[in-house]
Amino acid sequence: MAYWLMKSEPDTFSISDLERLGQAPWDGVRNYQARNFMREMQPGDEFLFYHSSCQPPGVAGIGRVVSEPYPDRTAIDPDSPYHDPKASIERLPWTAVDVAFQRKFPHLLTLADLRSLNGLEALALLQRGSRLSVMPVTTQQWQIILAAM
DNA sequence: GCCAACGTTGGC
DNA sequence: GCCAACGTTGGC
Repeated sequence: MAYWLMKSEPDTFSISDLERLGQAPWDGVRNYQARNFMREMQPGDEFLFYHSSCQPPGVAGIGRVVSEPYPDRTAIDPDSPYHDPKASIERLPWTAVDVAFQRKFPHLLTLADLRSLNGLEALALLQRGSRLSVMPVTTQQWQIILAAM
């Protein structure tokens, strides 16, 4: 089983939305590096649900991958905000997974909190200029983060 | 294949 | 709203 971190803007889709729905597709990823990580995901993997572009940004809880990676059909939906004009039924370049709610943290573990922890220096999230929205988290990093809650 | 221009991300 | 950093596009 692997660990991940996935970013979402809470105005668009938050940990509370996932809690309410129980399960939802994680789609709309339009970055090749992030997509390639999604293609490595397997059912049972867990991820840190990170709220971005909000005040303050931070990890809001934990979700679980519950499907194999599959083609993201929002790419061929002209009404979707994630529509990709270069995608077609024959050629679906993007990947989604289904995710389930696991738990919400009692309080947000903020980006500032994460920066203050030792042992997370290699986490892509904390790299200067990093914009990656899906990234792997090592077992060690995972344990450090959960221990800080 | 290079690289300038442009668009996006996301913290602040 | 600003802007640094990065990814993508497209002319050459």
